[in-house]
Amino acid sequence: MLDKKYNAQEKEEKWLNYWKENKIYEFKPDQRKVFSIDTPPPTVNGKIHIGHIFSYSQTEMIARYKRLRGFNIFYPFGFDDNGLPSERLVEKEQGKKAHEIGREEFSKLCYETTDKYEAEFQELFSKMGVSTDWNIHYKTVSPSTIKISQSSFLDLINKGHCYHKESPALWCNECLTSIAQAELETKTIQTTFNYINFKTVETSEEFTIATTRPELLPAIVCVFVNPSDEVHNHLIGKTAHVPIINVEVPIMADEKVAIDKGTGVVMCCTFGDQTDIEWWKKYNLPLKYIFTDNGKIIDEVPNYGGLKIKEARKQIIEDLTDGGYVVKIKELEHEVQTHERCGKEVEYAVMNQWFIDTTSHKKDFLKIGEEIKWYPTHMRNRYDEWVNNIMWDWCISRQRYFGVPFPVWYCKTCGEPVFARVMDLPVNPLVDKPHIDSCKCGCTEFIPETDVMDTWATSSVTPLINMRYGEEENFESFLKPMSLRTNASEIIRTWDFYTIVKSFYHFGMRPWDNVMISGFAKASDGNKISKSKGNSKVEPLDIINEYSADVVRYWAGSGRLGTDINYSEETLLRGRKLVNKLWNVAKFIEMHLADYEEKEFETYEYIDKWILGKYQEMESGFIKYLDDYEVGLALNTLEKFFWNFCDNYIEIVKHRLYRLEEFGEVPRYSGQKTVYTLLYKLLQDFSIFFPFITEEIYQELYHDNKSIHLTQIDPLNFDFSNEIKNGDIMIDIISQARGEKTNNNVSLKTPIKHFELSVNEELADAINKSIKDFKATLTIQSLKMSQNDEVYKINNIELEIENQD
RNA sequence: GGGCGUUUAGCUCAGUUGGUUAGAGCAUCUGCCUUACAAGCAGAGGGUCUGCGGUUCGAGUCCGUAAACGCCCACCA
Repeated sequence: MLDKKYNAQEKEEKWLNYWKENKIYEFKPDQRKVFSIDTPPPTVNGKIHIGHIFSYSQTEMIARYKRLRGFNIFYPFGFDDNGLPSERLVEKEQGKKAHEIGREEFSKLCYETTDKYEAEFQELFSKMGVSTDWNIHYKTVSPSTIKISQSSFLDLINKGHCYHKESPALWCNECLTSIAQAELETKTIQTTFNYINFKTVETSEEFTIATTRPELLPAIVCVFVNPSDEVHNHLIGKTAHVPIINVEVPIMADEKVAIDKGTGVVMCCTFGDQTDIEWWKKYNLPLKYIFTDNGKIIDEVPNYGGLKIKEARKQIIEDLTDGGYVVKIKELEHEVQTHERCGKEVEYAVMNQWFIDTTSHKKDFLKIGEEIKWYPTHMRNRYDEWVNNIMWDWCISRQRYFGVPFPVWYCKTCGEPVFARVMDLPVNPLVDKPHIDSCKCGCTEFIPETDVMDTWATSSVTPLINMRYGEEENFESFLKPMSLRTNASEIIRTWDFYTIVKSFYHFGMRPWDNVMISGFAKASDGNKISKSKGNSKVEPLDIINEYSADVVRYWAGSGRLGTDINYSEETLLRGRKLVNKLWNVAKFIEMHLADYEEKEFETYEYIDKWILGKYQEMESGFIKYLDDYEVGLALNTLEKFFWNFCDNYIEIVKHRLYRLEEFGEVPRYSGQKTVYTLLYKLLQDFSIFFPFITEEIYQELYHDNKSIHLTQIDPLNFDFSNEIKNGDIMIDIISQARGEKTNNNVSLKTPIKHFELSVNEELADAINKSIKDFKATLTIQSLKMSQNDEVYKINNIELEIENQD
């Protein structure tokens, strides 16, 4: 017997244990077709917020749907614990910087900390009913994933897609590491536009350059004007004298100079921005690099050496002003590139870095983007746009401690890199020795690479991790490609793109068939949830405890795919209402199935045919939505049907179920069979969203399998279109009659003494076929029906109202 | 500045391929303890579908355009 009230806390725990003990979600290769899901390994950086719950739930629902459709679900969970986010977490917890702690000790702390948070993450995701097989979960710094990341690296080296080069790279002097273009975040800041007077050496003609970064004056290598700038183009070919610094640089022409920006004359420094780098490369300009790694001016620069960038800026403006070189200083609000992990402005540094070529195969990457089906389709535009606009190769080396080491040493004499052999992986060059004793040049000493790989360099190999790339026992046969990748739109340019890059280079093919992109969960104020804004006041655990995981999933599963949703108490309440209703209707149905036996049956009552037909109609839409990964729309459709089922069908059939003598055995059995069949199907459908309560009801009422989650959806195949049409009209009539009672302020059980109705022939037939149901539902004592051409018209309703004296 | 999306009831959102009177939930108001459910049931009020223009017999839906908001990117001289 189902309990009078459903206790979510207790039942959810019970079924979690049951699923675990009975290995309900275990993955084992068998004869079934595999549906594989490449789901984002969450960054283990402290806290999960409701945004995670949102997007992971939607993926999870797809896993459940596909399982119900008979697929063998390969759905491993991962944790992205390597790299800068983890390091920053540890630094924050320790209150110390990594270099103060020391490499070895720091790595140890990183492992311990990520382990701790991983356990918390796992518990929370479990609580949400994530149907993953935890036995095949992975983390991005374990020995086996390090091995795969390293062997991926070596494969790209062999194929010539990965190279080592001294080159300008984006540099964060807060995190003391190079970063990738994708890690940039734009921020608006207040600064000043400084107009500084220069002179030509040849004619001592004055001209003005406007700059936001006067501290780069010592790094100046050239001055540019636009050749079609009539005011300034006579300067081209002359030499500029740089104030204060007292150096002379050439004045050159380039079309990229915007005539209307600043004064139309630009100084080119190495490096202030990307254009500087382009010019530096294009015109083979000299390199004057004036910053240290941690954001100071190098000591070699007179007067300013040792100063921090901003101090130097202040100082140099003062000096320029004193020398009379400053024409004006204008307040300016402009946008700068910052490092997304720490928010600090980035600089450019010239050093040896490892790069993966992302710029010379754009066409191939676009072609793969075309081969993959994107859901919703417009998300592909974001991918295309990113690929088309990539300007840099992907810098994958990071001057950090915690991550996948490069399997590389360098010859001490000639600098030639020595790569580890695949058979020796995983290697840590700081500890392990290269497999050769001496370099070609004869030198026997090797210097280990100390850099580690960018975190995306590792997470971009999740399909490889999943397929156990390079292992003897692997899943390559059914994971090339994987069925589905899911993630939120913000990481299309990183995770999706990099995975495609790697898959193309390794296998020359797409990594997955389908990509499902979710939107964002936003705070209830409609803004993006972010720690810096502090607007994620809602803790996932709190709302699970308050509303149950099923109800939180309801919230997460609502809305259209790819569309942002707000955290909404209202939606949770609505979900709670729905779950509660499901429980109550199950109790009602259970009550009337005590004497039910499953047997062949054809002669359904009219109104039973109506609801079966309505279900079938809904079911085909439901399946279509889920096949398009539209979880929320599927839920919407299902919910709508369900309320109709409860409020209309159950209200009709209840009389037949209660009153055997009056209605007879066969009509009653028809009702029993209908509710038995439909509740089963409704439970299956709802199990995608509410895995817990549906299991509880299923186990109590049906129990023909170990779990509802191992059953299969078997779509109905009736032809009840006539019943659907006329049944709907009957519901309409019933609704109007109910309204009549309500408007007279009487209860719905108040009898209707006389009911006069004119209907067309078709509807008359329908009502006659369900006359007992119809009369019982409205408590009609006498019904008079006349034929008419219009569909129907209610001529008279006479209620039996007692005098209230 | 570019790309993509969003804009529908007071609030949160649905609305398949254009097709009668645009739908839910919450909130408001009015009834009803009805042999599953008062965390319920039955009703009512509430909308120039962001503005403008167009295609069409017919537009919330298609096209163009403007605005607001969101995400991503570019813009550091």
